[in-house]
Amino acid sequence: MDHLASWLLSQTAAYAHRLVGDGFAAVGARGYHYRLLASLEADGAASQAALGRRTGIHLSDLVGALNELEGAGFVARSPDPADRRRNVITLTGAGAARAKELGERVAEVQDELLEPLSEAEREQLTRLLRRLLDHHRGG
Amino acid sequence: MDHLASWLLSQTAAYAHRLVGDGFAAVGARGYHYRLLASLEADGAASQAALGRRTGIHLSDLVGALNELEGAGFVARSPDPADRRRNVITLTGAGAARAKELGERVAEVQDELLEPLSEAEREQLTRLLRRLLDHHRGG
DNA sequence: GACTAACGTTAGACTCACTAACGTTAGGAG
DNA sequence: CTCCTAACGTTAGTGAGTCTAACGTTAGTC
Repeated sequence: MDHLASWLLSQTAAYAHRLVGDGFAAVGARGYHYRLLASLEADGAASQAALGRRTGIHLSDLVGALNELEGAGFVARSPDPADRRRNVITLTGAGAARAKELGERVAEVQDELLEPLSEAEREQLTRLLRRLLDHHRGG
Repeated sequence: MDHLASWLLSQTAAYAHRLVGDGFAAVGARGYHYRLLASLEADGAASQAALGRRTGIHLSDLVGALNELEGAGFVARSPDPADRRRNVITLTGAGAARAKELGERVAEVQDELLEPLSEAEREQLTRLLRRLLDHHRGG
């Protein structure tokens, strides 16, 4: 089965996933926290529903993750005056610092993961993966 | 965060994982079953400990997965006369058929996943992933 | 004003992965 | 032979990530 690309992909991803997960656990975070903070930092405040669409996190899981982030003071939940169904999620100062911290950790892990590849090969890999992702997201 | 390769990797893998998982669920299987049957078919019978090393599945999880496979008649568990600590896990005829069935399903999913890539690009991707995996397994 | 859709929330299920502990068996050191 | 260590299989429990189903509230539409 070693010739199957999906096997390789899942094995490699499993390894990366473990590395990242360990890195997050060491600072008391998890994947959802990083995804949410990074999305807020990159694309700004949003309602929970919009955040879910941006990050691919289920709305039902967002509730708990945001509770944790809110409890730690990394995000603020405030009702949207323009639409009372919505909560607006905002990144706090501490949240921005946390996002930076977690981002650096991810970058470290990535350096370790991609260590055997040259710069050109890393770009090649990134390009191929992006093609796959764009195709299955847009089409 | 979209520029991080590990992000792309995990997103792509998550998509592939979902596709494969759905395919397996449709026939009442799951990832562990496929991994075990495929390993038995490719490299022959083995003790549970050896199977765990070959597939990367935890010994504690192997027990349950093998119970299911044994209950379905896909593998046989017999004590090793040469070492009474060991169980020898053997693939049955039905198990070989099941392995083939699941393998075909994985191949279908892979075709769908890699659809936007040319043959040369698929090989490129496979080669890069294999490099990563070999590096982190061997070193 | 009734219907439909979106939003946030809660509860529950499942897969995959890991840790801890335990009894049994093999094999080597003394 | 005995003691010690290591490997093996098993059970129980934890946690992350993903998903479904249901419910009450609010917006917007016919």
